[in-house]
Amino acid sequence: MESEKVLCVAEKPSVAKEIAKILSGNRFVMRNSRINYIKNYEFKCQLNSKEVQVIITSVCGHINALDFPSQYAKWDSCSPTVLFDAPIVKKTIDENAESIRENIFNIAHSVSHLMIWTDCDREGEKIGSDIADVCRMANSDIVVSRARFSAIIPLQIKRAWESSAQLDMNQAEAVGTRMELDLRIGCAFTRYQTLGLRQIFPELGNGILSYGSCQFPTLGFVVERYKAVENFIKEKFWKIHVVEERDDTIVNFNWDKGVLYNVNCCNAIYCDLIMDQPVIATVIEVVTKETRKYKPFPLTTVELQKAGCRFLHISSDEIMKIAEDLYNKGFISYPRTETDQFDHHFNFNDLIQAQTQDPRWGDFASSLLDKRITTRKGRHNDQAHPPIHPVQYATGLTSKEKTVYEFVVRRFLACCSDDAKGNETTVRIKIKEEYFTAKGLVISENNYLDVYPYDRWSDTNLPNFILNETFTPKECTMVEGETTPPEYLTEAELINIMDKNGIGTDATIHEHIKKIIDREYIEKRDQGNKTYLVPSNLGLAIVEGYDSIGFNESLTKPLLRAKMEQNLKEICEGTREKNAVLTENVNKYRDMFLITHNNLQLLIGGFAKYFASSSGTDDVHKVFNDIINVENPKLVRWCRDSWPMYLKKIQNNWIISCINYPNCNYDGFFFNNSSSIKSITVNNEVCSICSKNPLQPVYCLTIVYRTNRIIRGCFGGCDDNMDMLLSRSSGTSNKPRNIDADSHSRRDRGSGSGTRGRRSSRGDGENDIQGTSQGTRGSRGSRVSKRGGRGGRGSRGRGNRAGRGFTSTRGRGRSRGRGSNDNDSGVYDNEPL
DNA sequence: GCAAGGTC
Repeated sequence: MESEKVLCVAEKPSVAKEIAKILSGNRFVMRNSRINYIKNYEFKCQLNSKEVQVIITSVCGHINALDFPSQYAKWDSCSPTVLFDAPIVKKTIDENAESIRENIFNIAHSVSHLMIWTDCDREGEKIGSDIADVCRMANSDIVVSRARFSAIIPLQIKRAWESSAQLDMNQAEAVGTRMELDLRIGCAFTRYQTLGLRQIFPELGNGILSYGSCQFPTLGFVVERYKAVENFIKEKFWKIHVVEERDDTIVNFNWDKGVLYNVNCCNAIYCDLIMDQPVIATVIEVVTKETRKYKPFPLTTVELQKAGCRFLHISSDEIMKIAEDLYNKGFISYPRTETDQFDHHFNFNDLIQAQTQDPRWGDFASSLLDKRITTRKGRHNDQAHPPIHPVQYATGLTSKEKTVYEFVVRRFLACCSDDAKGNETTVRIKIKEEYFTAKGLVISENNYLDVYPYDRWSDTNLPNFILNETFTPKECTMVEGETTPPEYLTEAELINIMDKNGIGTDATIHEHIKKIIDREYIEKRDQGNKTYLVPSNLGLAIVEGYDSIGFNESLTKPLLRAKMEQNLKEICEGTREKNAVLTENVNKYRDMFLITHNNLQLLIGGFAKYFASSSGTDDVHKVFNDIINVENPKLVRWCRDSWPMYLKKIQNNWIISCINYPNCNYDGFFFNNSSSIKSITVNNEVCSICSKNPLQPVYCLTIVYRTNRIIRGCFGGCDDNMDMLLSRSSGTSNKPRNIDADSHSRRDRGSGSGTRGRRSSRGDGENDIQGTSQGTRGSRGSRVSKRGGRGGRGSRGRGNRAGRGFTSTRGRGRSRGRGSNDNDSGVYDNEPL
């Protein structure tokens, strides 16, 4: 009997390989897939005391992404407001992902068990659930389980193999929610501000003015610091400074009171001190204690990026590219990790041994061999990857690769070393009732500092002072000073702030910074030997413009994103449902969008400070009104030969499709702006506009917009009025095309399968369809039969449902809330989703 | 042409 087959799928090729090595004991057959970096590893292995055949492969991150259907692709195809409610389609990311998907799909046919080995985080759970979907499509009986591991080491992997559990669908749903919200909000605001502001301010050229829930707070941080510097008001202060010279060494004593901002107050104290000459200082305390400079924590991605900017003078974006190259060449471990603690079983010795051959740090590495290695333990563990460390000795590197590799090695060796140690002496003196302190440091053991030159710790000489001795200081002066402004933000600081505020992830922080540089929101400025980030005029205009609107929760501050993250966490914890979070957030951001539009003069005002406007106030409103009031129905396709049509509402969109071809998803009219539509009425009676063809069933459509504008048109009878209706949908000619029935049905078959599978589950509670039925059911039914349809049963079914589509939805709107099946509410199962 | 999140 053939043994059971298990398919294991990891999130990335490197993990698939490691797991294969561990579970097979390095005895596997490696087969290529169509993508050169995706391999399939095959071997036999015991699972629950039974021998099974194992195939381990991987995806390469996400395989699916969300997007709007193609009819929304053009930026002026609809109002940006529509994007808050528009349908969303799931698509494979690109051709590579398609091949990866095929690889899994093909294997899944012949296996009985799928084990998910994606990273054990939120994104991993989503990727895993997408993998499971692919496999279930190939093999509906496949048993799916989830391996959970906290490090890719034999103990963990073997335990995960023997005790796999279930996917956490809450986490997968949370990621799906994030994806949808980012898409809707990002695209809506980006289109709106780009299309509008570029028209008003020609200097902006053709660049994109993007909005993103991460990029805006990132810009906000840069602007905030910039303003703190620019608006800084210097303040004078005064202090008393005592200097002593002894054994050719100058000793500065700092006043315990620090500084005073009141000159009279400081002067009074000072006058009292120097009233009796000579000034006598008494040593009241001489303490020497051991101190240490702690060695660094194990290296995370964020720390690597910060160090790259600070010590290596390489941008975070570039340093990640270099780190990924080093990883792909097998020189360093996985560079995207949040973990700052090494596992108990981590094998330090072999890795240190590998570095002993280097002329720069080899001797230091040798000195660590055979020592008991202890490292500092940070508070982060992503349960997937160890801290970044060298995995083998590297040669043949480019100049920048060398720099980064050297940093990784030195950091690793520093972690394995001991803290630097020294003795710190504190001398405290008293003059009358005022106290002053001086400190000195003598380093006794450099330890990690010998291999880690990025940290500085130096001796400060302090000559001998004896307790209770008195002396007359060389100087005792009152010194005036003034406060100095903070410095502009450095990239390292920005990374730190983003990390602390939860903006982006370790793997994306550098992308957000690069994005706002590419968008010309911020720029780099060299000053001295440092590089700072400062906002451009465009960046300042955006932040000032949006901030002047005065939202309750600022678009340019991190709190908004943090709240969304909190909602996602609640989905993960099972305390909230995906749909509730989606609805709440979509409504919230839609409100913010509309507040922006209603306060346009404030947004424009922010820009007008920096850019010349080409438009007057009225023009500004017209430009933006034109952008969001795209009210006219949009023609997607019109299949004239497939009358009659039916009307349905999906999510927030009106669809008119042909009854004869229920799989005709896109052949019909698509009113993708229902947020501006108050009602749509279909009367299948003689059209009052044309009255041309009373013998044909004619469907008269009346669209009432929220602005009370009414458009009427008819179809099924008079092309003239249809043309009129359609030609208003855009500036171009939208003359309906004739499509013959045969080619039409072929296309239907092609498009049907790919667009099924998702049910609308969110009604909007409105009751917009006010259809009437006047003896049309029979005629529609007979038409369907005459046209062929799909036979008697099918035509009857469709006829009835079409009738409901037109006629029976009165009063049903509210029942189409979450959880209801669209088939029960007059909507076909051929959703365009 | 738009987001942010995976990864090569």
